[in-house]
Amino acid sequence: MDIQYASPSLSDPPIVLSVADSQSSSSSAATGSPEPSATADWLAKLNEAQREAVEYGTEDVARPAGALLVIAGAGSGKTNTLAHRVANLVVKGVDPRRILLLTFSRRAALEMTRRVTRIAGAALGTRAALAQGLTWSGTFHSVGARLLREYADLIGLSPTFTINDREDSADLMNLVRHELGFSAKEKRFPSKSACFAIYSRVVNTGASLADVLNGAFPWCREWEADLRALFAAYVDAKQKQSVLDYDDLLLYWSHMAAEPVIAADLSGRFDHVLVDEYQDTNRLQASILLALKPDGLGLTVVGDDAQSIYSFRGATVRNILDFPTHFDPPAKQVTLERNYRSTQPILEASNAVIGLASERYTKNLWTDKASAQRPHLVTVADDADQARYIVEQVLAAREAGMKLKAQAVLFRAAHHSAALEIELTRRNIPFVKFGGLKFLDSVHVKDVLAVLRWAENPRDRVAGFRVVQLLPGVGPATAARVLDDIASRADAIRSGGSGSGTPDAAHGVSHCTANALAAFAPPARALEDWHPFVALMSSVCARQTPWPAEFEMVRRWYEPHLERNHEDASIRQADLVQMESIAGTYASRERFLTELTLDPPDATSDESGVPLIDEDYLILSTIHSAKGQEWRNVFVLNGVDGCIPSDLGTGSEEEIDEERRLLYVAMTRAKEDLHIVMPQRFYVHNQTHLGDRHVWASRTRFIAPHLLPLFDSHAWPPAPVVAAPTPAGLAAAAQAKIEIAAKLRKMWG
DNA sequence: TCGAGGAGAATTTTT
DNA sequence: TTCTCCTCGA
Repeated sequence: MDIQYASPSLSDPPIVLSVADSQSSSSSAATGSPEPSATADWLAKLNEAQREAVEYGTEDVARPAGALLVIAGAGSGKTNTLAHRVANLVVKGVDPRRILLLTFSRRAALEMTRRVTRIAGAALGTRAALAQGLTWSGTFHSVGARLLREYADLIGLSPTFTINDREDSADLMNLVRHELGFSAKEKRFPSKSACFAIYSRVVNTGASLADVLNGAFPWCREWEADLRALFAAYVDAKQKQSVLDYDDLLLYWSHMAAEPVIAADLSGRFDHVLVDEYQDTNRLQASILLALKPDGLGLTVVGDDAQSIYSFRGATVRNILDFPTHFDPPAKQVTLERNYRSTQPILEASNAVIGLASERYTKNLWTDKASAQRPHLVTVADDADQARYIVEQVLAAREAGMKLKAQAVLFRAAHHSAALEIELTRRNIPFVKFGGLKFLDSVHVKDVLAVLRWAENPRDRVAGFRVVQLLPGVGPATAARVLDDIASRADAIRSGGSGSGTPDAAHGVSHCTANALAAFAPPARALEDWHPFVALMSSVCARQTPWPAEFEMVRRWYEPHLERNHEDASIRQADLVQMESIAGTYASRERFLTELTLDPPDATSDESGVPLIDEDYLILSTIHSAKGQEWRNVFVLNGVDGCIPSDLGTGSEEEIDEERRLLYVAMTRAKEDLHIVMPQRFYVHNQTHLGDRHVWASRTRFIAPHLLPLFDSHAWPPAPVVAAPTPAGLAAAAQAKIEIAAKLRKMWG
């Protein structure tokens, strides 16, 4: 499942895959024919707009045409269209390795590669060469990481840089915060994650610190000067340690692309750049694209302004709305309005919901899939009933022949599904949850990864700090001394050696780790564990053990520490064993660490275990993670004010509109049946010191009263049906009453 | 200098 | 409830 990497040379030999070759080997009637009728059958299934998007500017692929913007409504065959376009380019003779395909997640990248391979394979009558051809397909972040490693030497970056995920970045921020003495202020300084969130937002939106504080973090305004100092020190620390955070992958890329010398080489590598989900890119990402293709030649972006749901990450709808005018002449625009996914009633309700947005959208989806079933708007008493309703409906649908996998439950926040998960477990219904906590976030996984990260990049202070403190008797103070020792030795080498940042220097620094650890006098309590630790680190730093085996070695070393520190060691142990099998699928330690940070596995493994791939299971997903997916039967949890829109996201008009789009995205995932469930009573945790309490919730404001006719409203469980009494029944009842009265008297008589 | 234990805060979505 | 931070005892 790993992305196959071509050798990092800038001059790959051209791939052998000419149209003439493959067509002469097949018996296609259109062989070599230049007429329009040569438009192959494989495009025949597309509708007119899709076809326009696929064929635009591909008459002469040697001279790519100007920028193309495809506005693709929900369910309009967006992925399919993009895949056809890529396939079409390849069929027309573009070297697939010179196509850069940026998708939103690696899941999407895999799906795209799969489809392109199939479509182009069918068109060409061969699939062999193609499977490995589309090498530059991935998320902005993962492609950025690859490019930065290739150009590292040119831009003064160590090629062995490691990537911090959000937690690690927050930890580093915390270290810096302590060093600056901000933790000891009289009034409490913003928490480490708040600091990091502010920093990240500034980077991604390109706005000023003051604006970000005012707009999104008003309660931190008083700390502006301190935050500025903190961020400066944070950036400094990252550079000293050769670590990059997520934002750096984009930031370095964007700066790199702005350097004329590198820019020429960089944009020369790709004839065509295609971007999926363009509505969810931020300013920084847009600037990268413009730097890659300043004139827009060969640039295609696809997106839907109505599905922009990532503004919290700095994404801005303006990117897609303003795209055409960045170029001269303006970008060609194609709009896909025909929906192939949902039934007419579902689409009508969804259109009505999005139609209430304050900003007008550019398209109206239509379908010819008629159905008599309107979306259900279901009122239930509380969380528990909501879970029972869903279980009942899911099972009923499955009885009727709909697989569990064809059904999904969507929710705003990961914890909304807690009650449902309990009910599903109780009823023995397998499910897989997407979104929310990644299993990389658990302590034990992070511990093991920290050992590997530290070995990969000895300057990574966060990793080292964490690893050394695993030993009993070693706390922050000792850990800091150890790391300072290592750093001073490394500095000595660096100042004596050639330049920093070369692999040789990095290798030298690895030696320092082992030497410094060996020379360090550990505190008495750590004495016993120190030697095995030094042995492990020097082996790992020197790469004495080949890759997947190295993971096992680290895991075995970690075992006793795991048992000492955690009650539930055996469950955590199982996670690590599972991790080890994942590790085996990566070619090297560096690939493993990078890919894992950029695209961590989704499923959390608790005692119940992850269902096997071929088993049938129900999908649980946050709405964000459901992007681009579809199911026959969709349940939306907590369709009430406070959840959608979230209480936290109702500050400004824009935020409310984003929540509205979120509901729209959720609704348009449904192909046949849609249930929006509204618990009336809502338990609120941790709000007051008095413990749990509940509030009465009302229907989400996005389904305004005048939209109700588009839905099928009912309550669950249904009120018990009282049979109309018949004369005979009444007579019997009268008889019974008398008998009861007699019985009651008799009790005491 | 560690590390256990207690007090108090906590805002949701993801690369 | 859970996590994080701080204090205090060893």
